[in-house]
Amino acid sequence: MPLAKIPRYTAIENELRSEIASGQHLIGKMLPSEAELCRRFQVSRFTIRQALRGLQADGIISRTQGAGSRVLRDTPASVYIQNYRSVPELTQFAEETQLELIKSENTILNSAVAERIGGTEGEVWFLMHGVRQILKDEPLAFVESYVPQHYGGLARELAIGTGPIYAGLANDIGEKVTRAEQETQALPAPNHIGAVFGIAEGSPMLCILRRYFSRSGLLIASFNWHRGGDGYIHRTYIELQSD
Amino acid sequence: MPLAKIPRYTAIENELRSEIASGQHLIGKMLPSEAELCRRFQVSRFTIRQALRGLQADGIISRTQGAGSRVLRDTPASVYIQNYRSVPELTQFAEETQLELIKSENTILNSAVAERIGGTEGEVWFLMHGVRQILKDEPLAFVESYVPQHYGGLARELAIGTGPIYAGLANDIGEKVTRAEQETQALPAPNHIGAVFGIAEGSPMLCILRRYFSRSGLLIASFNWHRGGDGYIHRTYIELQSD
DNA sequence: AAGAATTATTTGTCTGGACAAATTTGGTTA
DNA sequence: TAACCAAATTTGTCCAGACAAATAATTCTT
Repeated sequence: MPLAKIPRYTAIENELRSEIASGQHLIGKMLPSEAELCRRFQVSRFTIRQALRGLQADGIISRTQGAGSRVLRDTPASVYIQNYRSVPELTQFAEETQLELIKSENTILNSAVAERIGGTEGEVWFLMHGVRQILKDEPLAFVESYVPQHYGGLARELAIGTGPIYAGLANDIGEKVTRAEQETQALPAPNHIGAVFGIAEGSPMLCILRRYFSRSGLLIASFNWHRGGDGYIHRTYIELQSD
Repeated sequence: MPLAKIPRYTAIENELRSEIASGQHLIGKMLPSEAELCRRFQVSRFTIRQALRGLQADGIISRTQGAGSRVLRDTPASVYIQNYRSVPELTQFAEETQLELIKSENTILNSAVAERIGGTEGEVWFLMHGVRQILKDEPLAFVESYVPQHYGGLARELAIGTGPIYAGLANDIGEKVTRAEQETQALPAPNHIGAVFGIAEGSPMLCILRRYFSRSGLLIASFNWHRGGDGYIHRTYIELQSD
């Protein structure tokens, strides 16, 4: 008693998955063209395209008109999905907060910061210190933002204005934010930051580093320092897709 | 100077989106059939199917062979997507770590804990203390897990065994984990936990509370205590979908 | 040797068609 | 009136074909 018949395109999709997972088609390399795959599997172009569509939907390949299909990864991209509806939801800053710029300067990266933000030790970057507030004198976050030096003037203007800096930077170069990275750790309050929050140097603080990227690369990296304890809790909700 | 020409199927997809968002096709009701849409828009069935495929990918409709297309929601399901490949990636515990159970007991919830885990002050819950380790005597996390009392015995068995507790609990009631919630904060090290890590009481620690739910409700809530500073950094990567 | 133009290749958009599989609807029978 | 069966309807699978748009490769010109 054979199993239910699966569609031809699913069988082909599975075979290509297998070949990719086993290293027959390396990450970064091109798959055979649609025409070649039609010849290999003796099926119509529609069937091949349906199989490739499945791989594309899983983030395993990208397809470019005129170029072909490139392997992006060797396993499906996700099992669990976390949904964000907006940038403020992502950063957990309500739109009613505002950033007050305290100081900005060019700075030479030390090795610790360079490693965290993706620059190189000794490079000159533009550094902005500010306080994000809900109400006047009610600090939500102390923010240290690093941008590549050539974005310095623009970033400073954006910091003074309204709207997120990274969106303004991306917009200026005609691109969109495509990727965000977030690193969370507990740190002792540095004296200059503890003073802003009225807490003792060395008290536990939550420090969240966020890096925003567009196609061209890093736009901005910001260290966000928050109160410890119940003074700031970073919340995340994850709906799990059925696989 | 007109904008770039958009594909016919995209225009139709957008028009159907509009109609759904404006209430012309109500949630739960059926869309017109493919054949009707072909007649209405004077395009081939391929073009209609491509448009419906886009709505389906956004979770706006479902399509059933023999029945038709049903409206599931009136707006796209998400703008930003964060992907996790596996449970260990979600929790950032490699599968090679193991949980060593130290102590388990029934406990009466105080108001602070009750509020955090979703119980009621005065309720009896089952509490397990353990250390998650990479290598023997190399603690990654100190874990305090609360489960509803009726799961107590099973949870204890699962804690001793391999595999995540919440998955075992869900499996036992014939359900799957459908939702996870995570709350991250910086806290001073309690004495009994600082001792496990060899750090002073009051030192900054990262505390991540995770709650796992199935359709029946809360399965388990665990406080995970990690080293502060560079001793533990919680990393999150977010690919932003184009909207 | 470098840059521009042309050609070849590849995927994207779209048509028309056919048969299969699943669901819904309508008619008949007990 | 309920159950069963057949017919109609709808989406799923798959074919062949054509032209457009984008990219890569090759050729030509300076």
